[in-house]
Amino acid sequence: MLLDWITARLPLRLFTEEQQAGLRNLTDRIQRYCPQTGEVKFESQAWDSIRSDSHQVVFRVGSTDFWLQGSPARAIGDGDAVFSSGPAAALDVPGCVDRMINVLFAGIGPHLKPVATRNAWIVTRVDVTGNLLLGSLSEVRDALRLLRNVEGGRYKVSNQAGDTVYWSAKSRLQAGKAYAKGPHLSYLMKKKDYDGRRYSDAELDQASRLLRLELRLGREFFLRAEPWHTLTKSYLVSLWENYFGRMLGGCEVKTDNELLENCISAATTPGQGRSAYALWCLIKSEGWERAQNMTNKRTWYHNLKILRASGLGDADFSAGNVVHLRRKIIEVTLATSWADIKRVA
DNA sequence: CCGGCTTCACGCGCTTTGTG
DNA sequence: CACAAAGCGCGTGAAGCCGG
Repeated sequence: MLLDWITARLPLRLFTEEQQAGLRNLTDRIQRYCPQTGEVKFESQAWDSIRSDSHQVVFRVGSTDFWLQGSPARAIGDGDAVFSSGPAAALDVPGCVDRMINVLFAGIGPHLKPVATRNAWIVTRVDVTGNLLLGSLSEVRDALRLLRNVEGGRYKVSNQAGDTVYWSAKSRLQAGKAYAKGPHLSYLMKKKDYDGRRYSDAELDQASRLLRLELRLGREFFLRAEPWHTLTKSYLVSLWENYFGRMLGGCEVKTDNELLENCISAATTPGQGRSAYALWCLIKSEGWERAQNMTNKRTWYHNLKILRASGLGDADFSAGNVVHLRRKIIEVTLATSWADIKRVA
């Protein structure tokens, strides 16, 4: 598990006058790029954001606070955002904040670094992320397909970089997200302006078996919780497990002994009905994606049509997956490093 | 010959990529 | 930036293949 994102702010009054002026200077320079150069500058509520030289930590100067945010993983070690290392991998929030502050002010000017202690910063968002290692990309996709149908999932599916499932995306308290890490990495690396760590082909291949589960703790969470710098690793882990445990639980196996007969009567001939039922068994044992991959395309659709005509709906297909995936998920421990993957492989 | 499976060609809706 | 072209997964009908 690792910390994937942190947002923190520090009241501007904790900077010296000179530092405040310097920071505002930075935003002024950026404002020139704005076509509407009216007289309203940083007085307005709109914040200017500037990317630090490193592109690892981003900051902005608001009217009352200085904000910083970014992925601690990318500011630590070799920038590995899959597993990370150091404080990000240790779920050490204060350590990550320290690190991000150092990286940021090294980039924009050490003289701008506030003298205020680290704990004076106010953390408003932390992403806790786990990597679940499954058998293959197909299984990862199946897991996503399943999670999408989980009870209470007010989900929205995005197709931008492989499938992503969101829960309560707009919540200020906590929200969840699941996606396949492999396609996401390839997508990132293909982008022209990608300047992060380069992942090897072997790593990309291994990452394709990872199901990424992200828990975002938002502003509201930190208002209610203990002071952010006292959050322990075990507490963060338990939050994550509670949140996603609920998702991974609540699935129910459904068996239908009459299905075979339904298939036979739904098909034009008994033989087709039987083979449609055989396909259902295959889906149950191998999962949707694998079953599809190992079946001829036309046969697949043909038998699927019979299965649907026999009363099976999409939810049932997902339920068919459940048996398989739940077993897998329990079997498989969290992967915490590249070495973990190799060991299992 | 029959029944089931496979091959082929294509339409649709959507996203990505290329180009002026 | 707009628009076209290409790619991709889903899904279908029709015709051919092949073992019993």
